[in-house]
Amino acid sequence: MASKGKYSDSLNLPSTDFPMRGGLAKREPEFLAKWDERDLYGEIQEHRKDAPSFILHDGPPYANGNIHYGHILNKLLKDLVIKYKTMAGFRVPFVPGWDTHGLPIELAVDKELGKKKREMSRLEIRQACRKYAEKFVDIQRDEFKRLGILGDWDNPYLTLHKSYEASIVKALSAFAKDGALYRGKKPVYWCPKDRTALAEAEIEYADHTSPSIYVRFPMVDFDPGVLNASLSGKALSLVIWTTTPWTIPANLAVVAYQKLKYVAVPAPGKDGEYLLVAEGLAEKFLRAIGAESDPATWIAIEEENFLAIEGASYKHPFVTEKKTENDFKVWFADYVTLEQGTGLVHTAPGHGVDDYKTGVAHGLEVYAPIDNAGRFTDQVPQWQGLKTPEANPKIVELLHETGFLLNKPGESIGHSYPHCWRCKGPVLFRATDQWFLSIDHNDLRGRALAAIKETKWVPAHGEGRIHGMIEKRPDWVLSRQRLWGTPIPVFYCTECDEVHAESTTMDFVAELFLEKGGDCWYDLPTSELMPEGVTCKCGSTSFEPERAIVDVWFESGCSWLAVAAQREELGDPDLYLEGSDQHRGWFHSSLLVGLGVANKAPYKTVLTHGFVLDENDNPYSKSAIERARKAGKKVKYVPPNDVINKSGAEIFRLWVASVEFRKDMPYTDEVLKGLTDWYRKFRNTSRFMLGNLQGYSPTEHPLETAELSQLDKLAIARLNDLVARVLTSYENYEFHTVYRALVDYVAVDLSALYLDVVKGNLYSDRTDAPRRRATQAVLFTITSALTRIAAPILSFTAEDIWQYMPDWEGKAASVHLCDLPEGSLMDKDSPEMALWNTFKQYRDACGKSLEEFRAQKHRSEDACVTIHAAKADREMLGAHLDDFAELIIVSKVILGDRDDGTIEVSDAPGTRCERCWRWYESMSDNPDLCSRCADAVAS
RNA sequence: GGACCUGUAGCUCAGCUGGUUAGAGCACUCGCUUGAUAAGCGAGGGGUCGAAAGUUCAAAUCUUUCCAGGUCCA
Repeated sequence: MASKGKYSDSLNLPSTDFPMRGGLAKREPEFLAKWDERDLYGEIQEHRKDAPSFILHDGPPYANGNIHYGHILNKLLKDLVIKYKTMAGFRVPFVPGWDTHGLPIELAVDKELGKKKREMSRLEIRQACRKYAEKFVDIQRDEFKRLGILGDWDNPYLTLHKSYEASIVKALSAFAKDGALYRGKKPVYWCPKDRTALAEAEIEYADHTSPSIYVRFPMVDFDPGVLNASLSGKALSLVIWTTTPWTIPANLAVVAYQKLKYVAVPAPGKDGEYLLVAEGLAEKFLRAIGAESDPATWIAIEEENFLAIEGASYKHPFVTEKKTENDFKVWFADYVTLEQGTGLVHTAPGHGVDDYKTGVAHGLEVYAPIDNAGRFTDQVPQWQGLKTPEANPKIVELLHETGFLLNKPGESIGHSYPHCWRCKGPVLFRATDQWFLSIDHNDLRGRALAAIKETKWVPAHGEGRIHGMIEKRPDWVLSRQRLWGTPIPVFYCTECDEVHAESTTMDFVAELFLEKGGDCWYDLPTSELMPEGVTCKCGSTSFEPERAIVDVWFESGCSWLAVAAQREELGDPDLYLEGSDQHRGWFHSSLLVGLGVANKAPYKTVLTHGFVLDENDNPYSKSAIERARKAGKKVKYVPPNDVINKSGAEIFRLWVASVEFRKDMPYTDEVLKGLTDWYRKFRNTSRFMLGNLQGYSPTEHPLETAELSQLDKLAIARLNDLVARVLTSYENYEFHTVYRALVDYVAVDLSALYLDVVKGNLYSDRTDAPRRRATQAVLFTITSALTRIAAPILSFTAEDIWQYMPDWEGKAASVHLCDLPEGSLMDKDSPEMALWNTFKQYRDACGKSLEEFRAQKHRSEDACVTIHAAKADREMLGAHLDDFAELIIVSKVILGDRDDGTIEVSDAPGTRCERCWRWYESMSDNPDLCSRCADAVAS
């Protein structure tokens, strides 16, 4: 320990119990416990009960697993908004929600149950799913609360709640009433392993190897001479290419595009036969089948002649029976491209979207002879029971043996192929009976596009993104052939199979669900699921309930409705705030439900954030990490709880506030290190201010009556400027700008400048000297304002500081009950600003000279600085020489007689005061002490 | 493969509608202090603004192409 100064004990050195170290891992739970005990959230709501409301509607995370960084980012951003808006004077209730139905939970429960599941009833399985979901709701709730997020955690919304299920049914009822709900057979993504239809959002693309086959379809009852005279009397075959041989049995058409150029190339090894392909793909095709390419032998087909091929027939390689008169003919469609294949597209209306459209256009059957498990049905007897991958080689072999295959059997191609998001297996495209929501009925699409325009999207390009998706999306496949979800409330007549999907019946079901929950669908006799007296037009009164459940995206899209049904005042949300992937997901589904039920978007503003990336720009999520591991990359994943248990949750709050969330957000050890460093700086600077507020009372010595020095006034002006800038940034959801402003302010304005300058007098002045009290008033004002504007971000630390601030009449019990301070930007043309700029300029100029001075083992107090100030500055500086001396912490400043801007540093004249270490030309009666210090020691 | 977004010092960010040698804080190095001390102050080094081409008297800022990463889609 260095030797103590002779008068050290007589100084007003900073003193506070506010700990230097946060000890956050240990102390945060203590704050949480206190908040919980006093019901801080409830108290805040009560405090703001008459204030204008601001509704941030929570998007429900899926109740599965522990929370990860994406959840943390999202919920903390919400908490920042909520805390800011609350302190800005709004009533901001927050009802968190969870998505609790759906396949991931059902599959996880399947796994847990194992064989036991076979002996269980539907109801029992659903109860197991519910238990599973509730378990994770509890886990995630605790994890979210641990982050310091204030909300109505005791009353969240869950999609499995009875009232929520009732809301879903009501939404369906609204669509049914509108006429947008229909049952149809359409190709949908189908997972043969999970035996369910999949939404587009449930599809992942991954590399996959598929067979690659070129197949010739000989034309029949068609004279190729009409295409080109030199083809007259020749045999002509269409050539198609596909990677799904198993769809060949379902082939019903071949599609060409009349605007492409086609050629007939001689069939290799078959005299007199020509093969029809697009000219632009001919060479590639010939190479693919191992044939010579000699364009000289090709016969070009004129566009106008080509038109004659529409409706011409071909012979299917092995199917002889026609289902309709139009089977096995050539049609035109504009989706044919020259990207790959042959320019002639094999078309199976039951196995592709484009194919389906063509089928509808020409009255073809939506034929898909594949069952739920992906096996051929008895409609294809020769391969019945075979799964599609098993059937593929057999079909290829048959085509080869019968001379229809043009390339070698066994050839394959690697490409990107849709896979199931849950089981990761490849999916099929398969037509099944499903419930659909029509996107164009009553112009739902157009109304949605208009609502998108009405909504504010932040960042702005989000608008284009969701617009594009709505503009192009097909009808919504609402049904899922699973158990864990909300039943689709429709019935079938057991006699004539007629569908009963009236909104009146649905409303009855909604009431039923409200009382008993969706479980009753699997429990009650059908007669009790319907209003009395429903009779089918065939006269029957016997019905079967639909067994499919609703797509979970539709469920979560109803969240605003479900919450409003419970708490009416939350029915008109201002803001949705989620990851940018939700343009396709929740923003999208909520919008459509909103239009269907209330004919408007459920939100006014939609704010989106990017994704968390690690140091290699890989997504920092558990699933991405798993994927990277499988790909053989070295990655580490530190679970959030490990970080919290070691360093506390405040570091996450700081992280979320510090990075630009509209972009992707970097999360690395280095970032964390930087945040920790700044956290210490903030904490320590606050601690220093608290220490210097010892003995200060804001009521006894308010700022308003204090004798402020020039520097004090500047400090207040700078504070007001900071507050004004920070409030604007908060209002624009630019939290990283808030963070940056705070960092700069604390590091520069406070620590390096004002506090460093002012501490000498704080220590040395008499405890109750007016100058010292004035500075304390400034420090108090700064601490109070800084703590409040930091509170939305540093919720724990701000509360910590708040508790250590001096007491006063009316001090709020928690910083989170406070209002934000008011700010005002510094007027760039004001005299204060001019002085500030001049001071800064000359302070910088003195820095170098003072450093040299100090390098000779001196303190800057030992210096006298002579400034040969420029003419323009002489008057202003001259009037504030003492203030400037304080600013650069020297004992004396002299205005030199030159005006060349140079600085001279010399030893300060006079005697050094042993107590305050400054130099004076006259001392008090005590030769050790200056008069100020003598006074202070005496009192 | 397509659409959209992003790419400025080691890190996080400023750089508006193009205009002097590209900024800040942190980190780093060096020095001071030991009366904010597991703290504080000062000084310094550090960027061909992802790459290339173009428009212009002038480009980090406009255009095009390319590269890398992300999101969504096929």
